[in-house]
Amino acid sequence: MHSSLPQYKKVYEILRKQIREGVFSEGDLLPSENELCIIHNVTRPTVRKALDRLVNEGYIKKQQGKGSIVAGIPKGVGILSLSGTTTAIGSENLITRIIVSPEIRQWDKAFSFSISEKEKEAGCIYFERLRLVDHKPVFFDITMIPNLNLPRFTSLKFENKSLFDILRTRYQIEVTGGEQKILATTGDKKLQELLNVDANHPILQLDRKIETNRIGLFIYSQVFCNTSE
Amino acid sequence: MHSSLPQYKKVYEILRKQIREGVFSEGDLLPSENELCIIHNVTRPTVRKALDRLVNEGYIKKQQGKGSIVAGIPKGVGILSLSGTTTAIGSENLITRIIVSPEIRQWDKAFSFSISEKEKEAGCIYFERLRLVDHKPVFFDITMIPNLNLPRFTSLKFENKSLFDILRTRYQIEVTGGEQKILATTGDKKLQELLNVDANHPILQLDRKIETNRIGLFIYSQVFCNTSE
DNA sequence: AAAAACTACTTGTATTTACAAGTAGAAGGA
DNA sequence: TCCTTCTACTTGTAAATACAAGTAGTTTTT
Repeated sequence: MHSSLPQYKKVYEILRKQIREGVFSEGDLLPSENELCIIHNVTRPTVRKALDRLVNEGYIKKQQGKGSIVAGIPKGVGILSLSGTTTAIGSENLITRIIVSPEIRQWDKAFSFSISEKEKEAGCIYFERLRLVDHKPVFFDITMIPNLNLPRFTSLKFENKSLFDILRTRYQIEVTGGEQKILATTGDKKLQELLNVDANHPILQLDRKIETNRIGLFIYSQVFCNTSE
Repeated sequence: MHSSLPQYKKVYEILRKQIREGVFSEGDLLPSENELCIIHNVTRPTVRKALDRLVNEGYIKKQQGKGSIVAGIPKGVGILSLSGTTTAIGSENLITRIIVSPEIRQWDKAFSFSISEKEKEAGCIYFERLRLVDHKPVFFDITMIPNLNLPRFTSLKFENKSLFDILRTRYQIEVTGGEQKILATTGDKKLQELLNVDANHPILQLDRKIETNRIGLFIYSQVFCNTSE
């Protein structure tokens, strides 16, 4: 018993980190499955399970007879990806400004979604962030998470980390699905000021209810986006 | 050798079809993995591989100790899902009208994406569709596919089927990733007439380059969407 | 020199076996 | 009655093994 984390997840986390940190870069061939077995001291099905996940998330492509080819850090699906926005653009030009720090609040609705009694009782971790690309405001998002067994969450700092990275590595919470509504609005005065746009400028609005591997735990997120780039 | 399709894919297709046709409906428990082994005459890892895929696509949820719970027909991610638009809304209120039937064309660009020499030489299968929800025009899409080893494609009918369903079942072509750009426009006169909107009404535009398991085969798609619902 | 065959790799599919861990209901004891 | 334990299920993880199929370079043959 090395730790409580299953071996295939450990291998996955290591490879993912290596790709993200540039140990392997786009176009490189990963070590073969048999080599990875030796490196991490596991069997091929275990390695393959880790690789399956990397394929699903877009980190690698596999080609029979050739090997596992690094595809880079997934970002193609853009801001609409369920994997989070910080990951999506690349951290060079992205600055995150916290408008409202994480705090516990009462709530009784989550944007256009209704919440359960249990979620209502637990209270809500609430925060607002503004994202600047090339020093221009582009995204504004409001996030609400029911305060269900997330110790010390409000004291975490995550200006430059993806919320979902923290949830995955610290709490083993992973996104399993969700629903989202997309619409075009003009926004209210506060929003127009934050995004620095005219009163009748169209703004993209995204309401998301994100499902996790913890049964009953949903993350509610509302994103406003100025798409004039 | 029953056919060339691997067993786990056969099991996947059967279960997927059963869920989509209502043999199992939302909230139902699927037969246990061991029962599915007996039913389909395969071993548990094979069944699990099929189930893994159904989980990934959102058809089922699994819960240790309990079983595989049917989640329904995935539609939550909405029109932005890479799985296609026909699948996304539910076929009751959706009507598809073919504006331009599939035909072979020359091309040298795919919206904002550049194409390779091989794609250029192969020519382009081109078609335009208008989607009506509750008899009101909501989506207009242009699709371009390089004519690479897709026999009899232009003679296929797919008014009410998802393009991606046809590609998967008939050509074993599956979506493995892609990139998309989203922006807000007002559209040209033709588009305004098709979607029945005013000249300055904001329209959502989506340019997509969709990657498949056939190396070098990309599907190019441009979707316009009137989001005032 | 060019084509064919071989070989040594790669990933893909499938089986078998074993045990761990979570769930739910039944059986038993306080 | 209520709580605990047991039991029979479920899915989760992991190994060992085998062969199929695709790729790429080398060798052999033509």
